[in-house]
Amino acid sequence: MQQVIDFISGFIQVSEAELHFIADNLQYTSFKKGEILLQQGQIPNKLSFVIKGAVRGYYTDENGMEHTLGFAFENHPLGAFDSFTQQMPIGFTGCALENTDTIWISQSAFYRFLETYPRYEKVVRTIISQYMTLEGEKTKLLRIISSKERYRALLETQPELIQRVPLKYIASYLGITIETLSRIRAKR
Amino acid sequence: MQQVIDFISGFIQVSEAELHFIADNLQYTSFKKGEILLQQGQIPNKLSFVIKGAVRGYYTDENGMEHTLGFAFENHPLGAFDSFTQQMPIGFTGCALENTDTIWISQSAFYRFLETYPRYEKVVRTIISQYMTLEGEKTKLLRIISSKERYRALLETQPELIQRVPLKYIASYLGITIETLSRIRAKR
DNA sequence: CTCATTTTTTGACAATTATCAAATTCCAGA
DNA sequence: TCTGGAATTTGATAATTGTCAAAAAATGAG
Repeated sequence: MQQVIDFISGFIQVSEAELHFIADNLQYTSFKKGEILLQQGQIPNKLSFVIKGAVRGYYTDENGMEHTLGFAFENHPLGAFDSFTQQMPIGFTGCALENTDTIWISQSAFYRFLETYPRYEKVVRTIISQYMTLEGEKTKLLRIISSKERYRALLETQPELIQRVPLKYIASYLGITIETLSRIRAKR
Repeated sequence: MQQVIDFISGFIQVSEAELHFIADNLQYTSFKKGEILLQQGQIPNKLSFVIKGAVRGYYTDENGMEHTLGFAFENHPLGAFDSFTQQMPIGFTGCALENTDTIWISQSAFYRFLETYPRYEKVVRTIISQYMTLEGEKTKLLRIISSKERYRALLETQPELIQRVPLKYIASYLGITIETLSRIRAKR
């Protein structure tokens, strides 16, 4: 709860009434490692926030291959803003990499909140924009031709990933094979 | 002008008053092929809409290499929603591929409009979300390992690109060399 | 702590792709 | 219509990366 408030406070000064509303409408769910938090193809009905743990987002293509799209750690919302806003099927599955605790608000409560406190529209727009910027950074990363350079760029921008995420998912995230990643890492 | 209204009408029923406001605050700028519409690093002060022509978005990396990030054709807004909202430097340069006409609204007018007609907050959120979904599709495309498959996927999802955009930019967009693209195309 | 399972590494080889060079085709402006 | 520069293609070669197989290391459940 405090973590959610801290997150929002980074964008706007939260009033007592707003605090109350939020407190009254948050729910808590805990997931064990390996459990699914979000299923590709489902239409989202809540907005989640990771308070502890780590989640991997991936999508399964026509050939049944999994492609890792990203990760969410504590103090970050759990993606899918676009599907949430548009009420469209989520484009990825979220799976807990570790035991993970989340806090969430139902879609109806979320929109009630926005209607009651419209000044948060701008906050939401800003948050979505920030995640859009991140998404843009990802496509820039993927356009780096050499695998070695891609890995180096990831090390520079998100060193914490390598500590916390199994290498096979890092490889998948970078769009290379596990073996290639292993060899890149072996050379110093 | 009509094109902008049509675009917005896809999201919401536009009232007379709103129409008036929009008409009073739109400006027109025309660009010759090769001219820069948007410069990487600048902070955006307007929101543009392409009414005719085509624009290529690219960023220049530390080594001075250009990487094509996307294209905007007629009846589409000219990206950078994230930078616009956050007032941060734009992450790419927009260059006219053809003679291009744009219509735009200044940032101040845009925010005045949103304050006057707050029901458009939801529209803006939806539009941003849609472009976020597109950005997500791009990263999915780029994670396809084989160049051949990447090209095939592009052909399927955006065949119009190949008709209208010089191949060297398509190659850059797909993250492969011009020669490789040429050879992929040569084989049927 | 032990054992089974998963993850990561390593090796050999094949396929893909980048690089460099040159030829050819295309296109815009004179 | 002609022409020079840009875009695309083609060729030869080297480097990178994927694939398959197996070994080694790490992890977790009991």
